[in-house]
Amino acid sequence: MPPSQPKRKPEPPSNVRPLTKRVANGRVRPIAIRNLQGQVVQELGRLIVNGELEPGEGLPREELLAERMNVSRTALREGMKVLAAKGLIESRQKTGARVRDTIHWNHLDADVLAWRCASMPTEDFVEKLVEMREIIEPAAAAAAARRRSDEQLAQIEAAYHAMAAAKTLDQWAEADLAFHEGVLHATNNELMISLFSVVETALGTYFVLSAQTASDFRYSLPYHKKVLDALHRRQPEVAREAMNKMVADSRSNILRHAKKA
Amino acid sequence: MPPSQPKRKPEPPSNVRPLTKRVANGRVRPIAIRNLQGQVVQELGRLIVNGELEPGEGLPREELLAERMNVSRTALREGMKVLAAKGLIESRQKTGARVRDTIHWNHLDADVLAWRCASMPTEDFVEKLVEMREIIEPAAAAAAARRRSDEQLAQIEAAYHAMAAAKTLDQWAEADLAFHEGVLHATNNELMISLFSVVETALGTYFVLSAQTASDFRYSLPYHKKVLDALHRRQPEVAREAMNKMVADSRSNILRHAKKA
DNA sequence: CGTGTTCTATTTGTCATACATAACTACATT
DNA sequence: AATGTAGTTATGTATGACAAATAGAACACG
Repeated sequence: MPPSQPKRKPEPPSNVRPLTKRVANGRVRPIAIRNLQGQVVQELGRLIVNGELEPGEGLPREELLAERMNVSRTALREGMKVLAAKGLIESRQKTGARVRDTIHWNHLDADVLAWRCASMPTEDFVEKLVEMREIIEPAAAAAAARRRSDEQLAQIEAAYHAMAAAKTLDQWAEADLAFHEGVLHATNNELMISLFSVVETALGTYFVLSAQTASDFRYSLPYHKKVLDALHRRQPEVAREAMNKMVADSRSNILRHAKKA
Repeated sequence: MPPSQPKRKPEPPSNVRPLTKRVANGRVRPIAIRNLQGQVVQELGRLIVNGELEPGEGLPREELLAERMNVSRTALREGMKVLAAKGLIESRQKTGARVRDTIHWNHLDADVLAWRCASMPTEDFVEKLVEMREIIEPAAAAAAARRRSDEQLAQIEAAYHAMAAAKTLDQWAEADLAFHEGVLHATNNELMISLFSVVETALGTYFVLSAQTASDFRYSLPYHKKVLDALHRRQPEVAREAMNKMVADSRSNILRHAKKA
């Protein structure tokens, strides 16, 4: 377990509060840590997902762990409940808490995904993300073409225009994300919408990896146009194919970059 | 808020503990409630997901709510943290806890899915589940055909044989579930595997809905055989198509039954 | 010697209470 | 009117005590 530098007690009066407001490079993930308990979740979560605490490994007793992290047992336990809800740990009386096998993790959870990408994701994880996109997004585009409302289409169109008008990579990334979120929403299937965390992470990783070379970040605009048109005309198969090409192209790009790193 | 009948204090000495061990009809979901806190999660979770507590609605203050549910504030809070992790609620100081808009729910969470199906799911939700299966499973079958290990194939084959040998609907259901779980595992993509909760819920719903008439529950065995063969021969497109037909057939069946109810 | 049983130590689970902190309200001050 | 300031209220955190479960030791017994 990490010693984890002192935080609470040695805090003299009330200087700059450790509001750990991470802005994140291209990705969304403002999640400012307001709670102590949230801090516990983040710290332990990262440790576990990054493999610094291996599955099967038992955590120290709550009392000790709380002391080391400089929080009360209350705050620690509340944090551990959250981690348990994400499938990362499991705790029983007498035995203590253990890191669960990766099979049981909620890999689709936004936090878990974010933790995995906190330190440069492995090439093989990038590959898995891409595979998910290839499955999710064309299907979503097809469903959206069938069931989208006019308002939903308008939102997607707005995102498209924001992409077209983007001057910086950040602006582009934000609009791009909004486009893909819009498509998922337009499926009107909330199960599908919940997969946004995956798409978000995949896109975010893409931006991080390709940021180095891509001054021509706008190259995928025509792909988006084709999807938009298909959605407008309510042509499911056309939308599926257009999205398919977009993602396939994205795949070849990102894997090229991932290999370099 | 529900008055929720007294549970803790009026318990005389230590009679039969309320170990609420639900066996569930065809579905898996043993989740015996061992913790008081788990009870809180289940009770509130069901209330929220079933819409008895509408989004935006504020929950009573922790002190009151804890009293009404006959648990301490500690236990209540730990339960609420879990619900917050599932995206169902959100709580801030002074304001109190509120039910979040459905957009933010983790619809893919196993518990959330189970709660939605606790009381007979609506036809439109069944439709959404089926759509997810149609997207996930063929893609998974294709990926599995490419990357499955021999051991994984053996596991799927074992499930197939268990299906063939099944005498009761329960045995069949269990083996069927194992088959589909095996396919997801054989993709060797943990993001894919996490989607098992969806497949599980969809299949479970199918069994519940079709249990009434289906004395011929074995009719889908040939479909499974075709998938198995394709996996054996490592033929992605064949596997995809076979799985596709299986799910499509399942769709027509289940929606026929759903309409009846 | 092996096997089943009881006991005990340890750890999580729960409770109760007190106080800290944030956010909203209303009032006061300039 | 704008701004600051104090009070109110619910969540957030800390602490200490006890209940309950259970792994593992100690033990009795075949």
